[in-house]
Amino acid sequence: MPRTEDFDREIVLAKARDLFWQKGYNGTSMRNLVEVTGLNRSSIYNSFGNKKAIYKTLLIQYQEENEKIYTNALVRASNPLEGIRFVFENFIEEIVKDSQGRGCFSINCKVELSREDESIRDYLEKMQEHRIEFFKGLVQEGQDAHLINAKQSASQYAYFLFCTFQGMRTTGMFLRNRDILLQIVHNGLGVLRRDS
Amino acid sequence: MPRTEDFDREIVLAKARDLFWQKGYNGTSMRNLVEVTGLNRSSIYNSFGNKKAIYKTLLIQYQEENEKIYTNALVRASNPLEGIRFVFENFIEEIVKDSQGRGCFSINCKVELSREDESIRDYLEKMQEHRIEFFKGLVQEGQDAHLINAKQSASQYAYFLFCTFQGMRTTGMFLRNRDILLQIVHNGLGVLRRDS
DNA sequence: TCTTTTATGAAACAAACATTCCAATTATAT
DNA sequence: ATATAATTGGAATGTTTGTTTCATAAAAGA
Repeated sequence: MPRTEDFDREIVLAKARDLFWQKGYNGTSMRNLVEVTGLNRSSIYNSFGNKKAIYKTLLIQYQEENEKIYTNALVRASNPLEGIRFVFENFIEEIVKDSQGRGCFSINCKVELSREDESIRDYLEKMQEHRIEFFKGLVQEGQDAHLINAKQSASQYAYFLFCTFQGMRTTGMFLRNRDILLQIVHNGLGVLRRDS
Repeated sequence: MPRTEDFDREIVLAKARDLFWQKGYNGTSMRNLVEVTGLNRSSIYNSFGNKKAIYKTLLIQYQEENEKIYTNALVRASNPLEGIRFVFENFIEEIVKDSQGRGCFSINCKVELSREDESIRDYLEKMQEHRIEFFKGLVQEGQDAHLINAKQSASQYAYFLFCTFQGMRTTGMFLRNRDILLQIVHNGLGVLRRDS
């Protein structure tokens, strides 16, 4: 019975995401959103809620897509250590492709909003812990298989890997040379290598 | 002859910096600035310029203070490798002290404004290169003294160190456990250690 | 003390902001 | 074809935005 939405949700959300990504949350106005999506104000509010709600939708969507990048990298890998390397190499490609230096959507969100918006901080804090757990699992597997040394706990190595990841994403806003980034990863992963 | 300013510049700037640090550039209004400094709007404009000008003043001031943290760490060090460690340990203390998770003022600036403000991007890009050069110099000295291995160029190690630094600052917004951070640094610096 | 020069206070500015309202429209299911 | 229920367009909401204006106050040198 009802009238249906007159636009492609996916396309609209992608345009909104690119806009927020470029200008940040506070730098983006509803007017900008109207212009870039081609939707009317009412349609936006009706279909996606207010500005914060749209942004949160996009943040969650971004995290879920990133989750896939993480897990897809593992499918191709023949062991946990290689899996970790593939994950990092995937993100290097993200950085190299990002010719405008927009960085990581969720790090941008963390930096801009986590201090002032408790719900966003809680969400991102959980995601950070989740990512660290992800690395921890891989390191643990690698240690069990004697591919990764056991000088430090899997947990501690996971912190180190996550830190390297966020560092590359942030540094990568101004530094998008693939070879340099690959060497950084090589150095980071060298820490895990088994004793020879 | 003229009437003099009725306030302490340093105190006013410190208050403005804390405000921008907490709320970000776009999250801060002139009204907020008036409230927190206790100055009148006209006094702010008259003495410090417009919003962007104030922010840029604070950014430059922040960078200069950070520069001192870098160089002061070296004074106490007996060799370049120890110098690098001291620099990182100093920043760990900054992170641990930062109980509200405000992060690094200049990384916050980079993430929020570098895409939209060309002059800020240029400035921060130069600063990033400057910091990398700083590390490069230390690594080179360390390699010359055979305290740091020569598996990779000083320049490449400098990128790695800078990346670790930015990673710790970003990760540290949610992770302020000194021991974990010290281990991260230990792992990072382990990459440089001479071959045994 | 008087003049000069600057800082200050309060009000005013237009523009931009996020959000809401309601009438008009339109797609679907009966 | 018609009734239903949601989407849409456009105007209007009242705040808040950054910045300017100008008259007043006050400090310092003569």
